[in-house]
Amino acid sequence: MESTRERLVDAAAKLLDRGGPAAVTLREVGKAAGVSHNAPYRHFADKDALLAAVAARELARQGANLAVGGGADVVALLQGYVRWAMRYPERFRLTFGRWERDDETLGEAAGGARRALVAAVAAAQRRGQLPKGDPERLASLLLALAHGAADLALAGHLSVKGKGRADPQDLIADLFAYLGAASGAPTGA
Amino acid sequence: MESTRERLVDAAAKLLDRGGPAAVTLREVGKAAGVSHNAPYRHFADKDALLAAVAARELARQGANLAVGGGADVVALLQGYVRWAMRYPERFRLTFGRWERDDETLGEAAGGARRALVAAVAAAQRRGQLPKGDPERLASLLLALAHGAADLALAGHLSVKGKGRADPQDLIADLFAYLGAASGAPTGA
DNA sequence: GCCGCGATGTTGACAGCGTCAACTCGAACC
DNA sequence: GGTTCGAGTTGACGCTGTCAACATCGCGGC
Repeated sequence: MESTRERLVDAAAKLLDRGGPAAVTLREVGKAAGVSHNAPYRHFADKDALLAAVAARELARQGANLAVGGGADVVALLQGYVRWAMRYPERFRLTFGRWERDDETLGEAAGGARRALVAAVAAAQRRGQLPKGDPERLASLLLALAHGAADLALAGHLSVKGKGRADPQDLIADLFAYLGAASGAPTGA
Repeated sequence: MESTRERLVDAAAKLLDRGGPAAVTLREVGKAAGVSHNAPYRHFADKDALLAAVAARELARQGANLAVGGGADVVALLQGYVRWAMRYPERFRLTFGRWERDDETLGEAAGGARRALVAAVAAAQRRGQLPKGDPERLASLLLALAHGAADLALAGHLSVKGKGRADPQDLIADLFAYLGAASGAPTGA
């Protein structure tokens, strides 16, 4: 048995990423979930809370994927991240966009996903695939590159003239090649 | 003498980055520019076109900054990029967000900014501060990291628990340290 | 047995938004 | 001097998020 709340979150998520000009509106979400345009207010404080729930669910899934493939190559994890971003652009933007709301479950999901990524980075360091140093910080570096590459690619800022075009996946591979060549820890901290 | 069009673009840009809940609405833009809520339609096809003009102006300024400091350190350029993003978050999001519209001036501004960055990267390569390789691709890598770091920092995804928090500027410094080690040259910054 | 009550859902309304249509007005042009 | 046209205005439309009031249903206490 699926609760109405789950149906609402699901409908909102599906509505997010269909290309058309159809924005995510409470009325459409309600219709897709088989309820009226005001039913969401029985489960969420406002529209942002509903979207935060969608983001939290997506973040939790990301974290679960990371945890399952924890032993896998970090390159593969990051490339999966980018692939997901390119496939579901709006979901990606929502999940990693600004969430001013101090949503409890959202923060928890984000923490879990981050912890899994850091663990994978630390494992790769132990294997010698990544230079030594604070794994938290290195994870931030890798995530920032993957995130920036995906975001720029989605916005069309990576391949401006068709010339010098770089796939986000290529940038990740490049970075890992450089990191593999670098042996020591970063200067400073 | 300032044209109404310029006043509209200016008003929209200023409205973008004041923290309040005041979204950028055509009515407010018009009021701030001293015209009615419908005057923008005499200068722009729709709201998105007005925002595209704001983005183009911002992008042109970024390109001009890059061209002026063309001889400067690439690290300083990227850190300036991040600093600007942190100071004007909404302007940053608009400028480097998705522009589906094939705005002529927007594409031109983007191309100019990119060319300046690539030139700076190539200069740094000649100086031995960056590893050899396609400067376009290396510029994409650097820009992707700076962009991702800024975006994640703005969204609060970099410092999840206050622990292991990394400033976007730190991530840029880290990357350059790794790249310097990879190129075999002494780390500069 | 039934009464009350909280959770859930509905309808109807409201202000604000982007946008369109019709009108006004002044300057420029032949 | 009449006309044409760009720039600006007012007013309206449909859509949106949100609020208030009403309806329904299940369940525990008396």
